Amino acid sequence: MSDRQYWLMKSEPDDYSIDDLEKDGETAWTGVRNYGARNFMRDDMNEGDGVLFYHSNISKPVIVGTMEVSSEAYPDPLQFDPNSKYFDEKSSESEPRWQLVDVKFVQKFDNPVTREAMKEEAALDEMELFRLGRYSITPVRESEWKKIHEMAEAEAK
DNA sequence: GCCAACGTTGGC
DNA sequence: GCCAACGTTGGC
Repeated sequence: MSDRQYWLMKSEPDDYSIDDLEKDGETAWTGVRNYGARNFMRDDMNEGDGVLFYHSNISKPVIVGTMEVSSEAYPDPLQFDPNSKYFDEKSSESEPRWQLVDVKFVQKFDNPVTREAMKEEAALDEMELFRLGRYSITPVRESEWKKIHEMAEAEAK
Protein backbone atom coordinates (compact mmCIF):
# COMPACT_ATOMS: atom_id res chain seq x y z
CA MET A 1 0.00 0.00 0.00
CA SER A 2 1.33 3.40 -0.96
CA ASP A 3 1.57 6.37 1.34
CA ARG A 4 -1.67 7.88 2.42
CA GLN A 5 -2.83 10.66 0.12
CA TYR A 6 -5.20 13.53 0.71
CA TRP A 7 -8.05 15.05 -1.28
CA LEU A 8 -10.72 17.70 -1.20
CA MET A 9 -14.21 16.83 -2.42
CA LYS A 10 -16.98 19.36 -2.98
CA SER A 11 -20.67 18.96 -2.44
CA GLU A 12 -23.48 21.45 -2.44
CA PRO A 13 -24.95 21.10 1.04
CA ASP A 14 -28.52 21.22 -0.30
CA ASP A 15 -27.61 18.17 -2.32
CA TYR A 16 -25.51 16.26 0.23
CA SER A 17 -24.03 17.77 3.38
CA ILE A 18 -21.65 16.66 6.12
CA ASP A 19 -24.70 16.16 8.34
CA ASP A 20 -26.13 13.75 5.80
CA LEU A 21 -22.83 11.85 5.81
CA GLU A 22 -22.66 11.81 9.61
CA LYS A 23 -26.14 10.29 9.66
CA ASP A 24 -25.38 7.78 6.89
CA GLY A 25 -21.89 6.89 8.14
CA GLU A 26 -20.81 5.96 4.63
CA THR A 27 -21.96 6.87 1.13
CA ALA A 28 -21.23 6.35 -2.55
CA TRP A 29 -19.91 9.63 -3.97
CA THR A 30 -22.26 9.68 -6.96
CA GLY A 31 -22.66 12.27 -9.67
CA VAL A 32 -19.11 13.27 -10.59
CA ARG A 33 -19.32 14.11 -14.31
CA ASN A 34 -15.97 15.74 -14.94
CA TYR A 35 -13.20 13.69 -16.47
CA GLY A 36 -10.39 15.14 -14.39
CA ALA A 37 -12.22 14.52 -11.14
CA ARG A 38 -13.14 11.03 -12.28
CA ASN A 39 -9.53 10.28 -13.11
CA PHE A 40 -8.45 11.21 -9.59
CA MET A 41 -10.93 8.70 -8.16
CA ARG A 42 -10.21 6.01 -10.72
CA ASP A 43 -6.43 6.29 -10.98
CA ASP A 44 -5.02 7.88 -7.86
CA MET A 45 -7.26 7.31 -4.85
CA ASN A 46 -6.69 4.48 -2.45
CA GLU A 47 -8.77 3.09 0.36
CA GLY A 48 -7.80 4.92 3.54
CA ASP A 49 -6.96 8.25 1.88
CA GLY A 50 -8.02 11.35 3.82
CA VAL A 51 -10.63 13.69 2.34
CA LEU A 52 -11.64 17.23 3.22
CA PHE A 53 -15.41 17.73 2.87
CA TYR A 54 -16.07 21.11 1.22
CA HIS A 55 -19.47 22.77 0.97
CA SER A 56 -19.59 24.59 -2.37
CA ASN A 57 -21.85 27.01 -4.20
CA ILE A 58 -23.05 28.78 -1.07
CA SER A 59 -22.42 32.31 0.16
CA LYS A 60 -19.50 31.21 2.37
CA PRO A 61 -17.83 28.12 0.92
CA VAL A 62 -16.23 26.13 3.74
CA ILE A 63 -14.45 22.92 4.74
CA VAL A 64 -16.81 21.38 7.27
CA GLY A 65 -15.02 18.18 8.23
CA THR A 66 -13.23 15.11 6.99
CA MET A 67 -13.95 11.67 5.64
CA GLU A 68 -12.00 8.67 4.41
CA VAL A 69 -12.00 6.80 1.12
CA SER A 70 -13.55 3.41 1.91
CA SER A 71 -13.57 1.54 -1.39
CA GLU A 72 -11.71 1.14 -4.64
CA ALA A 73 -13.19 2.90 -7.68
CA TYR A 74 -16.22 1.26 -9.32
CA PRO A 75 -18.86 2.38 -11.86
CA ASP A 76 -21.33 5.04 -10.72
CA PRO A 77 -24.71 3.25 -10.82
CA LEU A 78 -26.61 6.46 -11.57
CA GLN A 79 -25.12 6.70 -15.05
CA PHE A 80 -27.30 3.70 -16.00
CA ASP A 81 -30.51 5.00 -14.41
CA PRO A 82 -32.72 6.80 -16.95
CA ASN A 83 -34.61 8.49 -14.13
CA SER A 84 -31.49 10.03 -12.61
CA LYS A 85 -30.23 13.43 -13.56
CA TYR A 86 -26.83 11.76 -13.70
CA PHE A 87 -27.98 9.33 -16.39
CA ASP A 88 -25.55 9.19 -19.32
CA GLU A 89 -26.95 7.61 -22.47
CA LYS A 90 -23.49 7.37 -23.95
CA SER A 91 -22.30 5.12 -21.16
CA SER A 92 -22.91 1.38 -20.94
CA GLU A 93 -22.47 -1.40 -18.39
CA SER A 94 -19.80 -2.98 -20.55
CA GLU A 95 -17.96 0.32 -20.98
CA PRO A 96 -18.89 2.54 -18.06
CA ARG A 97 -17.75 6.11 -18.42
CA TRP A 98 -18.13 7.31 -14.81
CA GLN A 99 -16.56 5.90 -11.69
CA LEU A 100 -16.80 6.71 -8.03
CA VAL A 101 -15.55 5.66 -4.63
CA ASP A 102 -17.29 5.16 -1.30
CA VAL A 103 -16.41 7.51 1.54
CA LYS A 104 -17.06 7.22 5.26
CA PHE A 105 -17.56 9.90 7.87
CA VAL A 106 -14.59 10.74 10.08
CA GLN A 107 -15.24 14.04 11.80
CA LYS A 108 -17.14 17.29 11.70
CA PHE A 109 -14.96 20.32 12.51
CA ASP A 110 -15.86 22.39 15.57
CA ASN A 111 -14.45 25.36 13.68
CA PRO A 112 -15.09 24.94 9.96
CA VAL A 113 -12.39 26.45 7.77
CA THR A 114 -13.81 28.98 5.32
CA ARG A 115 -12.49 29.58 1.84
CA GLU A 116 -11.95 33.16 2.95
CA ALA A 117 -9.68 32.03 5.82
CA MET A 118 -7.84 29.64 3.52
CA LYS A 119 -7.07 32.45 1.08
CA GLU A 120 -5.50 34.45 3.89
CA GLU A 121 -3.03 31.66 4.67
CA ALA A 122 0.20 31.86 2.66
CA ALA A 123 0.74 28.15 3.38
CA LEU A 124 -2.41 27.39 1.38
CA ASP A 125 -1.66 29.63 -1.61
CA GLU A 126 -0.78 26.68 -3.80
CA MET A 127 -3.86 24.61 -3.12
CA GLU A 128 -5.21 22.86 -6.20
CA LEU A 129 -8.66 23.97 -5.04
CA PHE A 130 -7.74 27.47 -6.20
CA ARG A 131 -5.99 26.34 -9.38
CA LEU A 132 -8.50 23.73 -10.56
CA GLY A 133 -11.49 25.91 -9.76
CA ARG A 134 -14.12 23.87 -11.53
CA TYR A 135 -13.03 20.42 -10.42
CA SER A 136 -15.20 18.92 -7.71
CA ILE A 137 -12.24 16.80 -6.54
CA THR A 138 -8.70 18.13 -6.10
CA PRO A 139 -5.51 16.75 -4.53
CA VAL A 140 -4.35 18.16 -1.19
CA ARG A 141 -0.73 18.19 -0.02
CA GLU A 142 0.12 16.72 3.38
CA SER A 143 1.26 20.17 4.59
CA GLU A 144 -2.10 21.63 3.55
CA TRP A 145 -4.00 18.79 5.23
CA LYS A 146 -2.12 19.50 8.47
CA LYS A 147 -2.56 23.25 8.21
CA ILE A 148 -6.30 22.98 7.74
CA HIS A 149 -6.55 20.69 10.75
CA GLU A 150 -4.63 23.27 12.81
CA MET A 151 -7.05 25.95 11.67
CA ALA A 152 -10.05 23.76 12.50
CA GLU A 153 -8.68 23.05 15.96
CA ALA A 154 -7.76 26.66 16.75
CA GLU A 155 -10.03 28.50 19.14
CA ALA A 156 -12.99 30.16 17.51
CA LYS A 157 -12.53 33.87 17.03
C1' DG B 1 -28.77 36.04 -9.40
C1' DC B 2 -24.86 37.46 -12.21
C1' DC B 3 -21.31 36.13 -14.91
C1' DA B 4 -16.28 34.68 -15.50
C1' DA B 5 -13.78 30.75 -16.15
C1' DC B 6 -13.22 26.79 -18.31
C1' DG B 7 -14.45 21.91 -19.49
C1' DT B 8 -16.90 19.66 -23.22
C1' DT B 9 -19.00 19.01 -27.67
C1' DG B 10 -19.36 18.95 -32.40
C1' DG B 11 -18.81 21.04 -37.04
C1' DC B 12 -15.53 21.40 -40.32
C1' DG C 1 -7.44 17.94 -34.50
C1' DC C 2 -8.66 22.86 -34.26
C1' DC C 3 -11.55 25.94 -32.24
C1' DA C 4 -16.14 28.31 -31.74
C1' DA C 5 -20.20 27.72 -29.33
C1' DC C 6 -22.34 25.92 -25.59
C1' DG C 7 -23.27 24.58 -20.88
C1' DT C 8 -22.06 24.33 -16.15
C1' DT C 9 -19.69 25.35 -11.93
C1' DG C 10 -19.29 27.99 -8.27
C1' DG C 11 -17.36 32.42 -6.25
C1' DC C 12 -18.96 36.70 -5.38
